[in-house]
Amino acid sequence: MKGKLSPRQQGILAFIRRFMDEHQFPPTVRDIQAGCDISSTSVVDYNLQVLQREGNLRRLPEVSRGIELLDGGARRGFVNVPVLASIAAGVPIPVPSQEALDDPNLENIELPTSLTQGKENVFALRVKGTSMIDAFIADGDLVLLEPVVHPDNGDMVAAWLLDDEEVTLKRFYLEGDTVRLQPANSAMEPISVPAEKVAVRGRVVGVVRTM
Amino acid sequence: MKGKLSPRQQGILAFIRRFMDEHQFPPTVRDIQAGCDISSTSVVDYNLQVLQREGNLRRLPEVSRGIELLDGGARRGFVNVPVLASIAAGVPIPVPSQEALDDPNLENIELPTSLTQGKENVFALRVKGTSMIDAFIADGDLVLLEPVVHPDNGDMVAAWLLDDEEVTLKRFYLEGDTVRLQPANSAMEPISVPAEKVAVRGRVVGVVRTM
DNA sequence: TTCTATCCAGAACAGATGTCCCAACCGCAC
DNA sequence: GTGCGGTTGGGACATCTGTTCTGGATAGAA
Repeated sequence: MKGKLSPRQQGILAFIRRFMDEHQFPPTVRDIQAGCDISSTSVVDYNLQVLQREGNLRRLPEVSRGIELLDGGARRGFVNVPVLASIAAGVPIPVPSQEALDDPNLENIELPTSLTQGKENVFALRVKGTSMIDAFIADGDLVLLEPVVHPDNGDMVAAWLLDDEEVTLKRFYLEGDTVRLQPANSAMEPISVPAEKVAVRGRVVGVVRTM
Repeated sequence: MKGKLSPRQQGILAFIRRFMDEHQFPPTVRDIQAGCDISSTSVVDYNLQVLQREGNLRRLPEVSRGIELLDGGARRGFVNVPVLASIAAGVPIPVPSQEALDDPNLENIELPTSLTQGKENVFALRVKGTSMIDAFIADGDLVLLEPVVHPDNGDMVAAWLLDDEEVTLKRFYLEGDTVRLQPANSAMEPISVPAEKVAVRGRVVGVVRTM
């Protein structure tokens, strides 16, 4: 699906984006023709077919302006955040893979970049249960994570404890060969684990709760 | 510019919104005709002219699907949420007024309607201090509130305690002449206050935290 | 060379689509 | 009643627009 695009195809795609940014609707075939200096509508039609085959857009037949961009549909200033799964004690966090991201059943939520601080590839997990209460995270909350395997000290991370088969959200401190996981709630005791027994899956960049 | 709209005009506006939520482009005159059970395209045309005159949308002449919605420049599926002020113990919550909303210095954050559940006039307050810890709300969190003065029992509300000159986020229960404010954290004791000593300013619809 | 796949050019067709015209209807003031 | 502004119905027209057809150009493989 990721065949490379000809310059003309890239130009068409760029023009569609520009056009939709300016208007609230996609261009017609002839808009594209004029905007990209193409001599015939059939050329536009042909390249749109290619772009559709390559998965860059979707066309609705017989419908004027029936073009829908598929590159995440991401408008400027927004990112599409996939809600990969739920986390609960005893269930490992899945690694975001391309197949998983293409799953059409995947819940998706569009968030302004202000909430993700411009981070790339942010994904979300829905919290089940009350095991994260010590981090002010309640049942049903959505945790936004940035994929990070080697966090810095002091980062709030989602960590998979291999021995306990448990996932927790804690502050991460690497001290020699052991990892200290410090709850956000100072009333609770930190956990110290050998470094090889901890698999960090992501750094927490935000929490969203709706009621 | 705020003449009242006929039911048909409201229906057309709602249909356009629904259509643009579903597709990435506006409907044609005939789409509207079918979607709103209108017998003639001329009626659609007429009402679109009215909607344009009233400032609800803009039409591009001679352009198919040349309809642009003008509701506040907000893209479909998103709302502009003003961050009115910070809340902390001892500081009253301001009432969102028109002048306040027009303040150019106002911080604004664009959120998807999925986070506000389509509620209107949602505003946000930034939490200072740790007085809301019992509701899993930490220092620096953004609380999304829907303006409500008379909440239902069980709602999580922002309440201004007149005697204590204090603001808290608690679950609201009206029991006769007194109001019971139940912390979200069951380990903490509820507060009971005479109803006239409590001023509810809003119902909590969401919490957002960035780190 | 020949064949094939890709891409382009020009033109035309059929259906989609915005617009306009005219008549009719309705509520309301006079 | 009459008149009038707002609204609706029905239809037609000109244009817009997606699609298709024919032909050709180019490049690489057989």
